Amino acid sequence: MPRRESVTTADVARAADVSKATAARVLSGRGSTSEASRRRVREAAAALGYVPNELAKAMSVGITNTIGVVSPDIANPFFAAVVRGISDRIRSRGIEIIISNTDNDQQIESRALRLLAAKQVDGIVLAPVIPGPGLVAADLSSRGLPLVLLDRRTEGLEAAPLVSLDHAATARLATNHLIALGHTRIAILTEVPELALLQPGSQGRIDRPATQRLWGYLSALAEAGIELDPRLVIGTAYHQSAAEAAVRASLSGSRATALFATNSVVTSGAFRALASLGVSIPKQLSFIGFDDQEWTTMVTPPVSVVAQPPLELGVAAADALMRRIEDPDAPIADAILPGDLLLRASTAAPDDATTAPQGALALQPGRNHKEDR
Amino acid sequence: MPRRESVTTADVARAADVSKATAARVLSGRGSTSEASRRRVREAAAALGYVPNELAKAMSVGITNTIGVVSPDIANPFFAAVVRGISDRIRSRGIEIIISNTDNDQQIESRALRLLAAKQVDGIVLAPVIPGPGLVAADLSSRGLPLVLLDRRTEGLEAAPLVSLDHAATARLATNHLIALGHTRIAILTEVPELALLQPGSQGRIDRPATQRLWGYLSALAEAGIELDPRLVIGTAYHQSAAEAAVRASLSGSRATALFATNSVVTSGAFRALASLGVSIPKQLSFIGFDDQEWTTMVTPPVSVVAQPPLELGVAAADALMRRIEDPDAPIADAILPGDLLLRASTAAPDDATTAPQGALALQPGRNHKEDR
DNA sequence: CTGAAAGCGCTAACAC
DNA sequence: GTGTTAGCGCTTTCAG
Repeated sequence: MPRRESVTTADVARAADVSKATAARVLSGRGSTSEASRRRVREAAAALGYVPNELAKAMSVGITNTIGVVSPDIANPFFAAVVRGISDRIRSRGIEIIISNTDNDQQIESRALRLLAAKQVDGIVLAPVIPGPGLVAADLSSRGLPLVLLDRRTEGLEAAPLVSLDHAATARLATNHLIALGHTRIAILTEVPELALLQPGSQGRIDRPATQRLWGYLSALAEAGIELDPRLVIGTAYHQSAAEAAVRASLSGSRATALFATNSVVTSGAFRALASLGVSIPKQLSFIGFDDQEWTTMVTPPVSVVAQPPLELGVAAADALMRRIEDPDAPIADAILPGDLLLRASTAAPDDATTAPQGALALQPGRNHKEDR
Repeated sequence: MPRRESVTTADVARAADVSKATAARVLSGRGSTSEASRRRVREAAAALGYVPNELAKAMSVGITNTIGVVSPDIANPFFAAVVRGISDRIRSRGIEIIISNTDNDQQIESRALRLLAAKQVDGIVLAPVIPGPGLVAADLSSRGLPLVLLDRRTEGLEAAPLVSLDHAATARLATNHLIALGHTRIAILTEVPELALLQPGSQGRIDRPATQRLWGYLSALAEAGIELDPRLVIGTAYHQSAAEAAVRASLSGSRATALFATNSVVTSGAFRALASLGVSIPKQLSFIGFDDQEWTTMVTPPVSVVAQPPLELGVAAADALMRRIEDPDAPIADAILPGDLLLRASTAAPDDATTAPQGALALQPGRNHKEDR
């Protein structure tokens, strides 16, 4: 029995002296009712403080007006903004969002998905844990649970549409910008473990965003006829401190004139490294990052970035999911959004003519790059 | 009728050749069952791919294992982190969160609360829209919906516990830090519209966080025997650009040696203003901000701040709500958490002896504070 | 230990 | 236009 006594359609019906059915009809707006009973039911409902029970409604109708959003971490600004975009898009329909964090843990993701399914959500937006495959997701999807993939694809979920940034094109955007400025020695900071992944879609596998971004960089270089120098590819784990260390360790020997950091976390780490190394940006080195984080506009110089529009991704994800819910048999259509190039002050033409001989970066480790303090 | 055909306890019961009741008993773990039927039911369930319907369970039990979190904006890092804290705390209990954004709009808040109530959430964590009172919230609360207030109190909701930062004490922390460094001319950037609110709790009203923070500042000055100079109280709207403009307009005439920005948004605006004015921090001016935003550690110099621990607030909110749900008659107990003082490099002793005569800030508007770019 | 049956609050035929 | 009735899937007495 319910813990809180609540007023039901039956109560309202009794008070309005009509049948449960009539009360339900005026309360739900469906079916036709007389002006008279409409008024009396409304009054009774107001007087009693009737609150409809959406659970009961969902039980009989089979629609909960609730969707699930499963992401690694809602506190991550990117996912928070995506959720915001989804939320904005579906608010008008009276749909609500249940969120779950997975911490990139396959187990937690599976549990979360099952729980959402048990709660009978109408659909799920899933940013899957990276080393897929998501068996539970595939299972639910194959049973008819509308599913939309966010940011990345996972093996076994080919039946779900993907809503994502065009990772490769966005990386190409950044790289081309540097190339257009005249850079040829462009370093990239990437979390792709091996450079062996140079062939896109190699081994029939689905590329992760990081791989796609690396590929975008490589293809931009190739198009420009710039030969790849493996020393310019700096690998790092997905951590600020790791990225910082990687940049400190690898940059000075690379003779790079520009650096492209390929996700928000390593962008922060790289900037920290450059600051502590005393690198003058963009004089000694042009720097372009990923994601429009607030700090990139607060520092000196403001950092140029390529950015994904998270709100728009959220909107697109909501639209894709709604389409899937309303017409499960429609062909699945991915939504791959272009990234933006936000030019600020951290990128400029290489300085080879003036200061550094041959455009190489000569670092003086340990020097602090600002005089104050 | 449900849109997706699903396997129910009845299906499992039939397959296991037991009654619905027995199947339900083993599936839910409640009641006693024989080892034999337990095994058969489990096998049948696994074979059929049984997924329990939490909706139906909720219908009969009256508990949805879902709570609502209503905040102005989930994309705001503070609220995102709070939600994360709540989520982490309740995950082990199998409880999920429905989020709603209000954009600080009373109407939207009301609708969201009603919808959550209709969805029969077990409780709600609410960061109420500032210019209360929340009539709907009060109504729901009085009807027995467990409610916890987050970050700020609202009139009419005295029956709900508050989980919040100790705004006054935290502002005092920041102010005392500056005082201890030797500052006496400490400017404050506040969104409190009128200085008439100097009396805490004046007119019996409930103070907003901004007011409490201002009060903390004032009381710290008073304790230290420093007389308040009204010109040091800089009012601003809750917007970066407004704060930036306010600082640019008011700071030079104030002869301040330190500036305390009392929320995250105006902290960003103030820093921008100081940077564009060419103020040397902390040489000409000590600066302390609010909230541990990432950019405060990326800029030069890193900015000292007082910060609220959002994850801990989330955990406290979750605990408070759970307590309320489990024992609605227990006395309501607020959880007021202390803030942290994070000392970085933007605060130092005033420089009056050396550079500026009488410790006054002499600005050179228009000059850029860094030489590069 | 197990089965039958009632009920949670609402919707949706189906009659009248 | 309105009332009656049968569910939605699960829990929970109440008998046996």
